[in-house]
Amino acid sequence: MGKTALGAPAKKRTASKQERQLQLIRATIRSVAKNGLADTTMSTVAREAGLSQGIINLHFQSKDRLLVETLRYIADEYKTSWEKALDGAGPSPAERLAALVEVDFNMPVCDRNKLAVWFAFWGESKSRPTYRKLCATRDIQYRKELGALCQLLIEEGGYQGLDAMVLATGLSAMTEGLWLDLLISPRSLTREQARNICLAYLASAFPRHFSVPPLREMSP
Amino acid sequence: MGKTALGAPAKKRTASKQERQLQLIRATIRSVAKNGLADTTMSTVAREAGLSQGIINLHFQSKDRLLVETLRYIADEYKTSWEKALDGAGPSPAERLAALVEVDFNMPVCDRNKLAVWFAFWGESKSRPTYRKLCATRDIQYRKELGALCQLLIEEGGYQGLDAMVLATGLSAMTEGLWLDLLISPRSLTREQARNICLAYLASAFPRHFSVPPLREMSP
Amino acid sequence: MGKTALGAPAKKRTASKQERQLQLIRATIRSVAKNGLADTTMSTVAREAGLSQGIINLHFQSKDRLLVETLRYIADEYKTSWEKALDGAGPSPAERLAALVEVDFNMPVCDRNKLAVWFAFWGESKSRPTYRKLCATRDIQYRKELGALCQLLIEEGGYQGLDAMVLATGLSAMTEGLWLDLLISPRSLTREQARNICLAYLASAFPRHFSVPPLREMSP
Amino acid sequence: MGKTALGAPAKKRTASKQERQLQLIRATIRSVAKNGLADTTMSTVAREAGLSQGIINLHFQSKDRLLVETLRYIADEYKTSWEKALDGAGPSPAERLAALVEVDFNMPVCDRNKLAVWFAFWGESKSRPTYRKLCATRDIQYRKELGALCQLLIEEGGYQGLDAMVLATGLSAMTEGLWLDLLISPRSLTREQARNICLAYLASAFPRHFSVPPLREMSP
DNA sequence: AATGAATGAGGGTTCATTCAT
DNA sequence: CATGAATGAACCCTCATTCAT
Repeated sequence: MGKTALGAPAKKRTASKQERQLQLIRATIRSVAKNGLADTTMSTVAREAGLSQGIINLHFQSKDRLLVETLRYIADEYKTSWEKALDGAGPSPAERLAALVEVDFNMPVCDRNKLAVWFAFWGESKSRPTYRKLCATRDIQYRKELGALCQLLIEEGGYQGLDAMVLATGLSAMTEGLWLDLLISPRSLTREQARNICLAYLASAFPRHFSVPPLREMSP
Repeated sequence: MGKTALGAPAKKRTASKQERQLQLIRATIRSVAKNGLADTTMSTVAREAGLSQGIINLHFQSKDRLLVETLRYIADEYKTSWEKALDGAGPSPAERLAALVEVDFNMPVCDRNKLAVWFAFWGESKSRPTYRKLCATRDIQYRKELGALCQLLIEEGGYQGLDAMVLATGLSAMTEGLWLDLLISPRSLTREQARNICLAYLASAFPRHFSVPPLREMSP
Repeated sequence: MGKTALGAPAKKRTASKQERQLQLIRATIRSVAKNGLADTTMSTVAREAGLSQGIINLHFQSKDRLLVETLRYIADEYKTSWEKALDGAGPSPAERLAALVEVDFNMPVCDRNKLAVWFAFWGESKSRPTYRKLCATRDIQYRKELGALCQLLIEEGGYQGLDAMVLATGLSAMTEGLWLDLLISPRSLTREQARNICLAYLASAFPRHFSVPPLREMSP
Repeated sequence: MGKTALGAPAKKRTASKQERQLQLIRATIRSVAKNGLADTTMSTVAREAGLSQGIINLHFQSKDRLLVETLRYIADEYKTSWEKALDGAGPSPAERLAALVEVDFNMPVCDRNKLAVWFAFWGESKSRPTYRKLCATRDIQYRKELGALCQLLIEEGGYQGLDAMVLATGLSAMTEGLWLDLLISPRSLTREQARNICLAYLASAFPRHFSVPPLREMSP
């Protein structure tokens, strides 16, 4: 239809409201990752999106709402990602646990830009109730799921002396801590290594269901 | 004039200067915890310190340097804390490991204000090489110590199939993740519980050296 | 298509255009009265008219022209009102003077929304020659008419020591001042009382032609 | 002392808070008179004062407060002016009334810049309760004083059929209307003529206490 | 050493205007 | 004709920094 297969779709001057908002949220993620939250201005976001100054207030009313919607976006994406992973995983608790770990260290979740955004919001969350609530909700929902699976596994495997919530909290915490390493020391840790560290944790807790992953050498 | 030539006054002046700087760094920590890094201004810090506007530029030249010095301060304090803990701990690797865990979940390290500061800087670290370097250095030094102790323990205890750096990285990551929980969901996790989660991890990895801590019920 | 070639449609279009403009001018009056000139935007006017953003530039090219046309509209309406009143009044100067006073304190002239618009433009008139000219013209035309009638009355009644233009200027000024009171202290003055104050003035100047109106109590 | 008699005092870099505020209020009056309220910005005021952008927020917190304080300033000045005039006037009601009229048409009250400011605020007063209240208060206090003097004069002079508040309201309204003429048609009316129009009004109401002033020709 | 008034660059936001639909 | 998404200049305001005191 007058369009070659190669041509990128001509940038439409008028996009649907949803598309524009998504475009701006993605630009925000890039800007926060590149410049930090402190140096993310309406200007940097608009420039990143290739649009004009006023556009953000047109679609989000205020900078604050843009940031909240951005946080909400990656939180939703996170939840959707692991829900979908569970849908595609086998029925056994071990398989399902492994699937969750897999999600945490693969795209689109474990994207360095998005990790930067998470830490940016965590960094402000103590003083911003809105951020804190959104962050806490994601954490709690995920850990609840982890906890339920650990509980099933403990019962199924007859593991003694293990507490499901302790394991779930520990695993979720370890994941977040590894994200931090991926963020600030990307050279010394790959996503695969990070995943294996989590799997090693599961192997030590559930030796009959998880085996120690093949460990490539880690930089000292 | 009116002052003897002896060293005392000069020394006092110097001391006073250092005290002032410390006073300002502490005020910065409180302000970042209370208002977030984004809303921490020269004004909020000066007010928190009970001093006047211009004082910070007088002592730190710029806002940026104040923030860097603040980060350096808590990083130094962190390192000093665990070094002192090691000095006071017994000689066995297990005791020494336990001492490090203890440090991470007690004052002055595990102060909610300071955790807020850590996350504030981590949040900006991707876009600020200076922050990133300071943060990474603390992390690496600590993990190296953890790794060495794990290695000793593995050798001493004849543990098979364990990788010291994997354990060290996992433990350090778990600690940081638990700090996040203490920061954004202080109601659902106490410092004691957090510490026990780490100890449970060590118990699962080194069952002959660590026992599962008495677990109080965790809120679901 | 489906339309004959006759002039009707064209004429209808033109009529529709004028109606639109009138609709927008009326919306402007309401918006200026409600929000003030400073807070009257293209948006508030369009919303008040129940139409879309771009409509005003379509019909008036610019905001400035809309405002000028609005001022012209109420100035024209004012002039038309008193001319019609004179047409309907008796032949004697006194009757005609009374008719003019009547117009000033009745609808559609003495509408609180329109008074607000007058004062809004007077407020900007010093710095806006266009406004000032339109305002001055209305004032001068009206005062000239008043002056002529006073002159006739002075001659007819043999009043000594009276100056027609002094009386006319005073009466017209008093009217404008009373409008201000109606605008900012509507509780303490009714339109009827305001009119009577003017009539009392005429009675004191022309005692043989005007009698003191029945004065209802005024709030102190 | 080291300063010649001609030299303007060197502009002090640091002025007392009160002086700076007064300087800014005066600059605001000039700007409103010159540019109108709509085109009076922080910039125009700062430039008019010969100071920098940020100075206004430093001293008044917001533009709105600057405007309110400006209105309050001219309202206070107005009140102070007529109170002082009464202090200096003779004891008879007629003398005192004349003194009030005199104030209204002389400096510093009847300054064209200040008239412009009054009309600017009157123009916004319908939609701004704060402005309206300040404006109404000035009006009411003044009219109350006028009313009391008229009442004394009516009693003293045995005038029949006159209502003090009607006269006072009329006189005050006439004054405000004449101010409008001075504002928008300064060529066709001098302050002296305006004053005489008011005196003529008083003469027609109180013929035994006021005489018709010598009327210079008025432009038609 | 310490203060705090003053500066001015740059932030978020509003809004008159344009233009593809 | 009419719409409303998009633009960008200009607004008010904040705040790191400077400097006379």
